[in-house]
Amino acid sequence: MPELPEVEYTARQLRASVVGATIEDVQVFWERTIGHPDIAQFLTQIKGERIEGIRRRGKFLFVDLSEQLFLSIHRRMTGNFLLLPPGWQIDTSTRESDPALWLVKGPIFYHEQAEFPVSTAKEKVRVMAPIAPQLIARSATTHCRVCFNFSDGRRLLFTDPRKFGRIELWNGAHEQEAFAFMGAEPLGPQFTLTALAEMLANRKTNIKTALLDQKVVAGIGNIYADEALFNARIHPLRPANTLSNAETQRLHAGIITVLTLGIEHGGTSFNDYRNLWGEVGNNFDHMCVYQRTKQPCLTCTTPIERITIAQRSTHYCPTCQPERV
DNA sequence: ATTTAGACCTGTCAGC
DNA sequence: TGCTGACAGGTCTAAA
Repeated sequence: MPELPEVEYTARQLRASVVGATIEDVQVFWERTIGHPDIAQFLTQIKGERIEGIRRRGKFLFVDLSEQLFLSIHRRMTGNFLLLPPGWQIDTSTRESDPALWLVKGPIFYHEQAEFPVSTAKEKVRVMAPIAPQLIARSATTHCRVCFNFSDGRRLLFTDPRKFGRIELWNGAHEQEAFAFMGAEPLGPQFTLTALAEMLANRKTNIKTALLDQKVVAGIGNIYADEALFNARIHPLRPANTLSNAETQRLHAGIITVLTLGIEHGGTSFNDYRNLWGEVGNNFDHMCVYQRTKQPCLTCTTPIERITIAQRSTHYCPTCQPERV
């Protein structure tokens, strides 16, 4: 789910809240979320580690730990972090009474001082928090795959309904080789007009597919690719190596614009994305084409069209983004 | 050498 | 109400 703006927003929140915290222990409720090393080593090595810093690279989130260890996290489609204040307990009775439910839905968290535990017919229990109660809903508490328990009583939950997200623990020597392949950071100094032009020059695939390739530019996903192409007035099926200088220039500026605005608006939540406090981002209200099929273009009122490119839904305005050069 | 289904997963919503 | 199919912020791998 999250693309660069959502990962960046989360990174900033984590930087402001968990740097300096000590990880007392970690609970893993879906083992495949841990990509490296194996569970036993992961649990042993991370115990007692102190969080030294938070970084982002593309859609990856890095958590620097003591002893030259670091966590590499990719949230894929539905991964989120949620920081719980002290006092939250895990309902272990759920696990004992119904292991299948435990594995599918994840553990349930509750707070002893909660004023209004809410039960529903479908779910066993929905527990609302005394703090930000409306924000801590089912998806946040019942799809927990990994729980980091800090020594100060706070818990950092990694929630992920679709279980695609991955958390890996490596030592410092691994980082350079593992991420050397990644493209330029679109909001960093290496992302120059020349750099973008060079990356596109030898790509004969369409520009939408090229933008989704993390080796071209790191951090762009389906939402911001569509929005950047609309911003640059370029048809998504245009071969990447046929863009004119003017078009490349517009695309370069468009990428920076839509990503920057995405961060300023707190990320795009059309479904699952939540920030560290469980709040939605506002950027969905600023979409020009993404998920606006058949709605009028904000520039020219032509209905937005939806096509499939590289098995991803693609949205564009046929008038503002003409197919011919 | 590229392009493209399929896999990994669960949830929601429209339509019948 | 219940079933089915389409679709959802991603990326890897195997087959065409």
